[in-house]
Amino acid sequence: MKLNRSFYKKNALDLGKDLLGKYLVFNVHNNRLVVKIVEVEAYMGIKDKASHTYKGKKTPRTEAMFMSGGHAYVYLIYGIYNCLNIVASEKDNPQGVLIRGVEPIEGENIMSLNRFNKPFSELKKSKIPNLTNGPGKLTQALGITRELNGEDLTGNKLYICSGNEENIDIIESKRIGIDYSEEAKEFLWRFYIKDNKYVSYI
DNA sequence: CACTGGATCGACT
DNA sequence: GTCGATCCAGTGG
Repeated sequence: MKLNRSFYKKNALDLGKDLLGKYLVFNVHNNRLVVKIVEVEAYMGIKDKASHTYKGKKTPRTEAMFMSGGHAYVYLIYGIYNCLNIVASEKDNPQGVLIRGVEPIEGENIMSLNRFNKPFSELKKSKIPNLTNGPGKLTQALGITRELNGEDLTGNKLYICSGNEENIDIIESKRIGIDYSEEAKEFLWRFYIKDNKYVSYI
Protein backbone atom coordinates (compact mmCIF):
# COMPACT_ATOMS: atom_id res chain seq x y z
CA MET A 1 0.00 0.00 0.00
CA LYS A 2 1.37 3.37 -1.04
CA LEU A 3 1.74 5.73 1.89
CA ASN A 4 -0.25 8.95 1.66
CA ARG A 5 0.63 12.52 2.56
CA SER A 6 -0.44 12.28 6.18
CA PHE A 7 2.20 9.62 6.88
CA TYR A 8 4.94 12.17 6.21
CA LYS A 9 3.49 15.01 8.26
CA LYS A 10 5.36 14.28 11.45
CA ASN A 11 8.74 15.35 12.76
CA ALA A 12 11.86 13.82 11.19
CA LEU A 13 12.72 11.71 14.26
CA ASP A 14 9.35 9.96 14.22
CA LEU A 15 9.31 9.70 10.43
CA GLY A 16 12.81 8.23 10.41
CA LYS A 17 11.85 5.43 12.79
CA ASP A 18 8.60 4.82 10.91
CA LEU A 19 10.46 4.52 7.60
CA LEU A 20 12.56 1.55 8.76
CA GLY A 21 11.27 -1.63 7.11
CA LYS A 22 9.17 0.28 4.57
CA TYR A 23 9.57 -0.35 0.83
CA LEU A 24 10.86 2.37 -1.45
CA VAL A 25 9.65 1.97 -5.06
CA PHE A 26 11.22 3.66 -8.09
CA ASN A 27 9.81 3.23 -11.60
CA VAL A 28 12.25 3.97 -14.45
CA HIS A 29 12.27 2.94 -18.11
CA ASN A 30 9.79 0.09 -17.68
CA ASN A 31 11.82 -1.17 -14.75
CA ARG A 32 10.46 -1.39 -11.25
CA LEU A 33 13.04 -1.16 -8.49
CA VAL A 34 12.06 -1.97 -4.91
CA VAL A 35 14.23 -1.71 -1.80
CA LYS A 36 13.65 -2.02 1.94
CA ILE A 37 14.77 0.94 4.05
CA VAL A 38 17.16 -0.27 6.77
CA GLU A 39 19.15 2.80 7.85
CA VAL A 40 18.21 6.50 8.16
CA GLU A 41 19.26 9.74 9.83
CA ALA A 42 16.91 12.50 11.01
CA TYR A 43 17.70 16.14 10.29
CA MET A 44 15.52 18.37 12.40
CA GLY A 45 15.85 21.59 10.44
CA ILE A 46 15.85 25.03 12.01
CA LYS A 47 17.26 24.05 15.41
CA ASP A 48 19.65 21.34 14.15
CA LYS A 49 23.23 22.50 13.52
CA ALA A 50 23.89 19.51 11.28
CA SER A 51 20.98 20.33 8.98
CA HIS A 52 21.28 22.18 5.69
CA THR A 53 18.29 24.21 6.90
CA TYR A 54 19.72 25.21 10.27
CA LYS A 55 18.26 28.58 11.29
CA GLY A 56 15.77 28.26 8.45
CA LYS A 57 18.41 28.87 5.79
CA LYS A 58 16.67 28.79 2.41
CA THR A 59 18.75 28.62 -0.78
CA PRO A 60 18.19 27.26 -4.29
CA ARG A 61 19.60 23.93 -3.13
CA THR A 62 17.56 23.56 0.06
CA GLU A 63 14.27 24.82 -1.32
CA ALA A 64 12.79 21.33 -1.63
CA MET A 65 13.22 20.88 2.12
CA PHE A 66 10.62 23.59 2.64
CA MET A 67 7.94 21.67 0.75
CA SER A 68 5.33 19.73 2.69
CA GLY A 69 6.21 16.26 3.97
CA GLY A 70 6.27 13.55 1.33
CA HIS A 71 8.61 15.11 -1.22
CA ALA A 72 12.18 14.14 -2.16
CA TYR A 73 15.24 16.27 -1.43
CA VAL A 74 18.23 15.15 -3.50
CA TYR A 75 21.58 16.94 -3.35
CA LEU A 76 25.15 16.42 -4.51
CA ILE A 77 27.87 15.67 -1.99
CA TYR A 78 31.64 15.77 -2.49
CA GLY A 79 31.11 16.63 -6.12
CA ILE A 80 30.37 13.02 -6.98
CA TYR A 81 27.52 11.43 -5.08
CA ASN A 82 23.82 12.10 -4.72
CA CYS A 83 22.03 11.75 -1.38
CA LEU A 84 18.30 11.05 -1.07
CA ASN A 85 16.22 12.58 1.72
CA ILE A 86 12.54 12.27 2.51
CA VAL A 87 11.05 15.64 3.46
CA ALA A 88 9.13 15.49 6.75
CA SER A 89 6.59 17.65 8.58
CA GLU A 90 4.57 20.56 7.20
CA LYS A 91 5.32 23.08 4.48
CA ASP A 92 7.94 25.63 5.64
CA ASN A 93 9.11 23.37 8.46
CA PRO A 94 12.25 22.08 6.72
CA GLN A 95 12.95 18.72 8.34
CA GLY A 96 14.08 15.61 6.51
CA VAL A 97 15.23 12.00 6.75
CA LEU A 98 18.43 10.93 4.96
CA ILE A 99 18.24 7.40 3.55
CA ARG A 100 21.60 5.77 4.36
CA GLY A 101 21.04 2.07 3.70
CA VAL A 102 18.55 -0.10 1.83
CA GLU A 103 18.13 -3.79 1.03
CA PRO A 104 17.30 -4.80 -2.57
CA ILE A 105 13.91 -6.54 -2.90
CA GLU A 106 13.18 -6.32 -6.63
CA GLY A 107 15.41 -5.33 -9.57
CA GLU A 108 18.78 -6.30 -8.07
CA ASN A 109 20.14 -6.99 -11.55
CA ILE A 110 19.53 -3.39 -12.65
CA MET A 111 21.12 -2.15 -9.43
CA SER A 112 24.17 -4.34 -10.02
CA LEU A 113 24.54 -3.02 -13.56
CA ASN A 114 24.20 0.57 -12.34
CA ARG A 115 26.84 0.09 -9.63
CA PHE A 116 29.41 -2.31 -11.09
CA ASN A 117 28.44 -2.61 -14.74
CA LYS A 118 28.03 -6.36 -14.36
CA PRO A 119 24.99 -8.61 -13.80
CA PHE A 120 23.91 -9.60 -10.32
CA SER A 121 24.70 -13.26 -11.00
CA GLU A 122 28.39 -12.41 -11.45
CA LEU A 123 28.72 -10.60 -8.11
CA LYS A 124 30.72 -12.27 -5.38
CA LYS A 125 28.60 -12.90 -2.33
CA SER A 126 30.76 -10.61 -0.22
CA LYS A 127 30.09 -7.77 -2.68
CA ILE A 128 26.32 -7.93 -2.49
CA PRO A 129 25.80 -5.67 0.54
CA ASN A 130 28.07 -3.20 -1.22
CA LEU A 131 25.29 -2.56 -3.73
CA THR A 132 23.27 -0.33 -1.43
CA ASN A 133 24.90 -0.02 2.04
CA GLY A 134 25.58 3.73 1.92
CA PRO A 135 23.79 6.94 0.95
CA GLY A 136 25.85 7.53 -2.20
CA LYS A 137 25.80 3.86 -3.16
CA LEU A 138 22.07 3.39 -3.00
CA THR A 139 21.33 6.40 -5.18
CA GLN A 140 23.81 5.10 -7.74
CA ALA A 141 22.25 1.62 -7.62
CA LEU A 142 18.74 2.98 -8.09
CA GLY A 143 19.74 5.66 -10.59
CA ILE A 144 18.46 8.52 -8.44
CA THR A 145 19.87 11.92 -9.40
CA ARG A 146 19.06 15.55 -8.70
CA GLU A 147 16.42 15.42 -11.43
CA LEU A 148 14.26 13.93 -8.70
CA ASN A 149 14.80 16.85 -6.33
CA GLY A 150 11.36 18.05 -5.27
CA GLU A 151 9.60 14.94 -6.62
CA ASP A 152 6.21 14.33 -5.01
CA LEU A 153 6.21 10.95 -3.26
CA THR A 154 2.45 10.61 -3.58
CA GLY A 155 2.92 10.29 -7.37
CA ASN A 156 3.66 7.15 -9.39
CA LYS A 157 7.36 7.51 -10.13
CA LEU A 158 8.96 7.42 -6.70
CA TYR A 159 7.01 6.44 -3.59
CA ILE A 160 7.06 4.44 -0.38
CA CYS A 161 4.89 1.46 0.58
CA SER A 162 4.17 -0.28 3.83
CA GLY A 163 6.44 -3.32 3.93
CA ASN A 164 8.08 -5.65 6.34
CA GLU A 165 8.17 -3.61 9.51
CA GLU A 166 6.97 -6.08 12.13
CA ASN A 167 9.35 -7.18 14.89
CA ILE A 168 12.05 -4.74 13.89
CA ASP A 169 14.83 -4.15 16.39
CA ILE A 170 15.83 -0.49 16.07
CA ILE A 171 19.31 0.68 17.09
CA GLU A 172 19.80 4.40 17.83
CA SER A 173 23.25 5.92 17.35
CA LYS A 174 25.15 9.08 16.48
CA ARG A 175 24.86 10.53 13.00
CA ILE A 176 27.81 10.18 10.64
CA GLY A 177 30.01 12.74 8.90
CA ILE A 178 28.87 15.85 10.75
CA ASP A 179 31.88 16.67 12.93
CA TYR A 180 31.40 20.38 12.30
CA SER A 181 28.06 20.55 14.07
CA GLU A 182 29.23 20.85 17.71
CA GLU A 183 26.83 19.38 20.28
CA ALA A 184 24.42 18.22 17.56
CA LYS A 185 26.86 15.53 16.49
CA GLU A 186 26.25 13.72 19.79
CA PHE A 187 22.52 13.32 19.26
CA LEU A 188 21.33 9.76 18.67
CA TRP A 189 19.41 10.63 15.52
CA ARG A 190 20.58 7.76 13.33
CA PHE A 191 18.37 4.69 13.26
CA TYR A 192 18.99 1.29 11.74
CA ILE A 193 17.65 -2.24 11.79
CA LYS A 194 19.73 -4.46 14.06
CA ASP A 195 21.86 -7.11 12.31
CA ASN A 196 20.87 -6.03 8.80
CA LYS A 197 23.70 -6.52 6.26
CA TYR A 198 22.86 -3.34 4.36
CA VAL A 199 23.61 -0.93 7.22
CA SER A 200 26.52 1.29 6.17
CA TYR A 201 28.47 1.42 9.39
CA ILE A 202 28.05 -0.31 12.75
C1' DC B 1 34.13 36.99 -9.59
C1' DA B 2 37.20 33.70 -6.63
C1' DC B 3 37.58 30.87 -2.95
C1' DT B 4 36.33 27.16 0.38
C1' DG B 5 34.78 22.83 2.06
C1' DG B 6 31.48 18.96 2.18
C1' DA B 7 25.16 14.36 5.48
C1' DT B 8 31.01 9.87 0.60
C1' DC B 9 33.37 6.24 -1.57
C1' DG B 10 36.98 3.30 -3.19
C1' DA B 11 41.81 2.38 -3.73
C1' DC B 12 45.57 1.57 -1.39
C1' DT B 13 49.02 0.36 2.68
C1' DG C 1 43.87 2.40 9.00
C1' DT C 2 44.74 6.80 5.52
C1' DC C 3 43.98 9.60 1.46
C1' DG C 4 42.58 11.67 -2.92
C1' DA C 5 38.79 12.36 -6.28
C1' DT C 6 35.77 16.05 -8.00
C1' DC C 7 32.24 19.82 -8.54
C1' DC C 8 28.75 22.42 -6.81
C1' DA C 9 26.67 25.47 -3.27
C1' DG C 10 27.52 28.99 -0.29
C1' DT C 11 29.89 33.05 0.97
C1' DG C 12 32.08 37.40 0.56
C1' DG C 13 33.85 41.16 -2.35
